[in-house]
Amino acid sequence: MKIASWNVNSLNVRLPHLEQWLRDAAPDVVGVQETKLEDARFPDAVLAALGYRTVFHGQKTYNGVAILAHDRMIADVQMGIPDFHDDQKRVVAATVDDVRIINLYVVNGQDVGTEKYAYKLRWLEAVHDWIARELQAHPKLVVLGDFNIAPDARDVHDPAVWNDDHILTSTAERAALQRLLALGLHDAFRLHNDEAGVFSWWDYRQAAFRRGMGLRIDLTLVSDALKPLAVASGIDREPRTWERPSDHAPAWVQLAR
DNA sequence: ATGGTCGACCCTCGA
Repeated sequence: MKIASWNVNSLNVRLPHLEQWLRDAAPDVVGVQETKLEDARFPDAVLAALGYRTVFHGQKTYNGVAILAHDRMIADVQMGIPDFHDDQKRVVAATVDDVRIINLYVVNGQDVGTEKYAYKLRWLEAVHDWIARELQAHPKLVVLGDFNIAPDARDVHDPAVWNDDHILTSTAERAALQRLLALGLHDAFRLHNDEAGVFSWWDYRQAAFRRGMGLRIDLTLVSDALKPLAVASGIDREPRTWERPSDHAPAWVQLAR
């Protein structure tokens, strides 16, 4: 079972890329972020033609998330974080076969010290408390998404810039990610790969992709129960080379079954 | 050089 996460930065623009990548990579489950589409405009029929069932939780202009599952039923769908009021559509969870999938579009946070940064930390705290409960109910859990946090210095192109005081790498953000992992989750990429400089996001500005100036902020986390089944993982850079690309590349984990 | 490029939308904001 191949499970992936991709921030498409507008599904309206990127639907052809998603279709192409689904054909190329043949993932079984995909969590998509930044669809930027109201639910009425979600292209579920196009994805159904490729064999994918979908659930989606979207809004106009900003945010928006979805889960795609190839040839599999999607059950027990949860939109948003329970008991956490949020007008921003950033979370969808569902059960596919016997695996619970939580798809997150984590708050960006703009800059350390801003109101958006405070919202990011509050939001991560609510996610933490919810996932603690989800793990009790669903030991076979995958948490994936655009985390907008680079876990450590290997995950940034320039650690002097992306330091303890910088957005996406600040001490409090990384601590929030570590608290999530401490619940019994594992960064699947790091189960199979310890090298530095493998990234999932490159800014559109400064020709960052061509110059290798990226960050690894798109993660797939597997629970203790699934860790022994995680046989491979990676980041597929190729869609970032296509014409008019998303600024993110898909990250994936393969579960043996 | 406090920018750069996108996407959505209406002119500027969010990333």
